[in-house]
Amino acid sequence: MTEETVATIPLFQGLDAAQHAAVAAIASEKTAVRGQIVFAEGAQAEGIHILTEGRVKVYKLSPEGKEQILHVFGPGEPVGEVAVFAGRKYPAYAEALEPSRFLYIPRREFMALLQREPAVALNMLAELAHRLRRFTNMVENLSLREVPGRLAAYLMYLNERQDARAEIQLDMTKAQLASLLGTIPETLSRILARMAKEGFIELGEGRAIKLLDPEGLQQLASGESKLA
Amino acid sequence: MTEETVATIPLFQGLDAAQHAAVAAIASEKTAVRGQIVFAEGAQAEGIHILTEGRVKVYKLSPEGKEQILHVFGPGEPVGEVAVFAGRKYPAYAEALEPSRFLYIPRREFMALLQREPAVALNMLAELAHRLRRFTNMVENLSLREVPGRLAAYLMYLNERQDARAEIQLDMTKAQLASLLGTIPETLSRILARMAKEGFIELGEGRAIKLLDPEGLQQLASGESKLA
DNA sequence: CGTGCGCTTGACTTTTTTCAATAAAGGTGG
DNA sequence: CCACCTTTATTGAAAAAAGTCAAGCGCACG
Repeated sequence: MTEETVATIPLFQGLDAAQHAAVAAIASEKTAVRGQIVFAEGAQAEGIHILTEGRVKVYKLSPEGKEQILHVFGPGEPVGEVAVFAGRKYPAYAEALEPSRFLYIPRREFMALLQREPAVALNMLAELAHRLRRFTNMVENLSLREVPGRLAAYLMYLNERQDARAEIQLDMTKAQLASLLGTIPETLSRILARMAKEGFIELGEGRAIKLLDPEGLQQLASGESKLA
Repeated sequence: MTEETVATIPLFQGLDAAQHAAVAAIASEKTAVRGQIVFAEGAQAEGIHILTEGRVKVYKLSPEGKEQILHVFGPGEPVGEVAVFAGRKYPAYAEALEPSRFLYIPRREFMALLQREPAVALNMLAELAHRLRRFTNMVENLSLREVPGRLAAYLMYLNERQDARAEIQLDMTKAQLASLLGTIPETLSRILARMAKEGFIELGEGRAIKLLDPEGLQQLASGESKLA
């Protein structure tokens, strides 16, 4: 694996070129086609995957087949490290949503790296802390907000990362969004329709959504008001 | 703070006596009475708390006042470290359920310690990974299981940690258990009654619950069967 | 000795899911 | 380039799950 690729990964920030090269030396490359399972829940974790290209969804499945997406990962993010640090088994499924590339580092080598390079360990701690924060929000959403509130919060979240324009593009299918929000496509569809009727949003072509009333959405998200 | 106390904390396993003494030197002691807020959501995190005695609940609050308990911490566990590693603000409330004692280490010193002692960093990574796993389960429970399934899973969990006897003691009020399971006391009460009527459990005095049919509960938890 | 908390139960409402039908969109192979 | 077939999305009607509101009991603690 090339040293330049390693240098672009947030986890390895704070290392110099020689250290990047050392990482490159223990890493191999892995690819996945669209739809491919990168790892399955319960499987033994032999190493860590760092996504360099593409997108990967990590999700749980219920016995009845309902899916809950835990997170959609993008380039630069490590996937499935939890299993490396605790328990050894993957806690969920990971599937490539697009053709993807990974940097793969065997468990042993990665642990040694962490021990040798405090900067990497600290970066990893920051990453896990971030993820914990996200899960905290997810639990809050699932338990304390109804679906309209969750959706409003998600739209506001998209609004702040895609820049200030009021037109948003969903980066996944509505079924996937439903799964991320802990509901089903039918319910999501109905609530989008209600939001549109109430003037909060306008549904555009395909995955476009125009936010007509960000303040109103914010109130929905924070529970200050409810959808009629 | 005494060195012996430090030595008992899982986070500091793998250090020798001198290193334990060094930790003790930068740590101070903090106490909280029952009901005291240890930190509030949104407050700035200046250091890390490690619980040495007592119990602390960490929870989110909805605008309407509904509470979702994220976790109940016991002795030896670090609390609120997420805020030290990312974001700087506490993501939730922490309240002492009993008179409690903490080891408190200021942010700066703790970060330096992590950098200097890879063993501590690795222990912390393991701790965060564990916590991530728990949250994964929590999200799964909230999204993919109904309340009877969540309750059954929780009872089975208690069954395996309190030893093999079939009589379980809840270590919290039923209202708190409801909050932990993402529901309300009324619903919990009804479902316990249904489980008793169906012969899965027997409700004893106070917080005692006898598990009459662990296999049946296991099936409820895994979605293989449903409560009548 | 009373006040309050913890817990339970009933009746009712709201939210979400389930099931079913349909329509539009998109990719693939002929 | 088009026909076909799968995926994606929407909508209605009915059912199920959980929450709200209200009332009541018993026990502990001040």
